[in-house]
Amino acid sequence: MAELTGVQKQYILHWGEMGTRWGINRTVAQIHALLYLSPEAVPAEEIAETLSVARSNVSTSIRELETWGIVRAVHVLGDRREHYESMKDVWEMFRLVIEQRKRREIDPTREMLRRCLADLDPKELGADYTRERLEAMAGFFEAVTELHDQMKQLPTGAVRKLLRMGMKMRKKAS
Amino acid sequence: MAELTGVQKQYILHWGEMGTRWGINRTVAQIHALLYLSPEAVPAEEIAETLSVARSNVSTSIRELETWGIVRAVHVLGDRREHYESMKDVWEMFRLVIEQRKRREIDPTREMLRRCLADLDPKELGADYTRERLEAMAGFFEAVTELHDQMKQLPTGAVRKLLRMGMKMRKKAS
DNA sequence: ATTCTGTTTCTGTTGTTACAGAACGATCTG
DNA sequence: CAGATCGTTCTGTAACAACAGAAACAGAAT
Repeated sequence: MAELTGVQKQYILHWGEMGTRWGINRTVAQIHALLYLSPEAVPAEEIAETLSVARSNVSTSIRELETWGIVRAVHVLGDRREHYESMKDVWEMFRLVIEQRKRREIDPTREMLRRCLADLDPKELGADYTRERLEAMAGFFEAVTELHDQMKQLPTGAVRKLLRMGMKMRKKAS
Repeated sequence: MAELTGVQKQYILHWGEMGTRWGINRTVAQIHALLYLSPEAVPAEEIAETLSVARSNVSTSIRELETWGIVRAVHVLGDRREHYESMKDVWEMFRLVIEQRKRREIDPTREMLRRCLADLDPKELGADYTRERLEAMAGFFEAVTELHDQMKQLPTGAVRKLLRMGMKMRKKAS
């Protein structure tokens, strides 16, 4: 993995680019791409060289990937250095990421909506309309949460199965 | 809507805050929150006053919301100013947003993966492994695309129904 | 103990984005 | 044809995030 092939380069650069759109730091995304494509775990030094970034940058980025739970350090016999490897199960990987993003991006809003509905004073001006809007929004967030909880518990294969089910439904409807 | 009630303030501030986490500009998100809660369309001036932001800022933010397709300008008889109103159907709103984000954040990656698989030279070192990884990733993106296409075509109610279906499946499995 | 190797934390720089205010342009009113 | 009213675009500034390089730290090996 020291030298990158054309395809690997293409993948890593694109992933880094997309990462920024997904709200993920470019270097973090690139490192993940590199590790994902690598058959063996890679030491920090080599990551830095291959991607031409500072080692400090690798260090903090790796830490972030570790907190997501999609990269971990492994040890190689006869080598003191830490080698890093990415999770290879794509579905599980995204499940992890989605679960954590939901915790940070959905749950707080759901709670806020509940709080708002509780705080809403029926006597204040336009309270009825406000309540209507808040309830519509809250309904959506509750549904998303439910959907997530279900998918979380299903094994990878079952999600695919559900997907096919939906496909049949659609065909019948048309 | 000139003066905000406590609950409205709470909702708008939170929405703005969350917006930043979702990769949406705070002001844009706040304006959307304001319009979503407002029973009538609101002129730019009033938006600027209510949120204490510059009119120029309102102008560009509104434009962005318009390109998303979740806010539009309406005209009020006897008033030269443009009044802006938000779409009120939450499900439709998110459908629009998701569709556009998919176009920008999923589709290009799907194409890149296909291109990589096409470009992959079987003779180059580790091509088998690379292919395996790329195909796993591509499979995921294809599945997501399919899921999206299906949901896109279902009416709002059907998505909820599908959700309940999943719930039953889960109960049976446990 | 001290040197060596690897990792993390700190610091300053650079690049990017958000935003206010000003300038400009267009449209309506009398 | 002024003058007023809205809306947009431009410009400079401030806040923030990403990052390289330096310094500090931790743990072997000698």
